[in-house]
Amino acid sequence: MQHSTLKAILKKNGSSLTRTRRLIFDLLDGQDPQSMQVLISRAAGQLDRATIYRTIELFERLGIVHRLNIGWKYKIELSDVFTGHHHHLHCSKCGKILDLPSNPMLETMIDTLATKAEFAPRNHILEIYGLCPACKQAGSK
Amino acid sequence: MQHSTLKAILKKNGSSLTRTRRLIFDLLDGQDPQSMQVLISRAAGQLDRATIYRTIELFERLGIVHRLNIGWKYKIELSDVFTGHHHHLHCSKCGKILDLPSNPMLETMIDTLATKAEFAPRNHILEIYGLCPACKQAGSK
DNA sequence: AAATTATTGCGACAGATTTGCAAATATAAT
DNA sequence: ATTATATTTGCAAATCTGTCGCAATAATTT
Repeated sequence: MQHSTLKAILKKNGSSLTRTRRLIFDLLDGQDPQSMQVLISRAAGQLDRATIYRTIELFERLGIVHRLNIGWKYKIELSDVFTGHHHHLHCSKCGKILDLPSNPMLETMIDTLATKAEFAPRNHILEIYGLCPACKQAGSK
Repeated sequence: MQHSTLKAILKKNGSSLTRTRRLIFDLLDGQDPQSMQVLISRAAGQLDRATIYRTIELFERLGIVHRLNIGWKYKIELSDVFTGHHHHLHCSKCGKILDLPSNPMLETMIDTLATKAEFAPRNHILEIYGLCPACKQAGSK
């Protein structure tokens, strides 16, 4: 959907938008965060494992995607540039991951706190764990 | 330093404070978050790899430590019980990880936002990326 | 002290990620 | 468009991480 932005980021860093890269981008675009295994199997027959790892590494380095940690695994999602800044709500029961849109006041407070600690904040990740609406309901019977 | 607390937690769960467990606890106590590789090499000759994995898994299950995700790796740190609730400031330049003590107002705001989204928050992780005081200085010459 | 239970070490192993290198593809230069 | 140059990809092999079964040790209970 946003191939022009993608292409621009790549070009700015001396890389180009190849068939491979477009394909991997498309596997991520509009989807929930994806595990490597899923990416690898979705691209089976078209792309090699190593290529996928290398591409994700490149994408991460250029800020196109970032790794979302889940327990001691991780999944890949497009970065804020493509999705808008947001946080995640992880349901401890059903495992679903919901988006929590960013809130200006919260962002400000986080930056303020970091700045007070003499730190120069650039970005941050906030992951909240608990029960999603559905599981919360189910639990309170 | 807090071996009695450690022992109490273990005992409550039907486990005991063995030499092995004390050693691993001491490798974590008062240190920055540690990677498994570091723990393994620090304990080289004294403990087997598998034992360290098993012990960390036990510690995590009992809430003695937790995994701190960093990119697609993770590090281990003692849990809030031993360190107090806090967040992390990751320096993108030197890689150092600093603690940011928890702030009641921030915690409240996070919980409120999650609750407004119909979610039942239980706990959360906030990781802030940017430049640490030293690197910030160095950069602004 | 003997019996029972929990813990640890030692391979061996499965899966995940990385690497070197040659082939293929893309980009730049003529 | 064709050649030269640099980048990207696939393939196979190597490495790294984390896990497992099982026998040996250590701890706890009787």
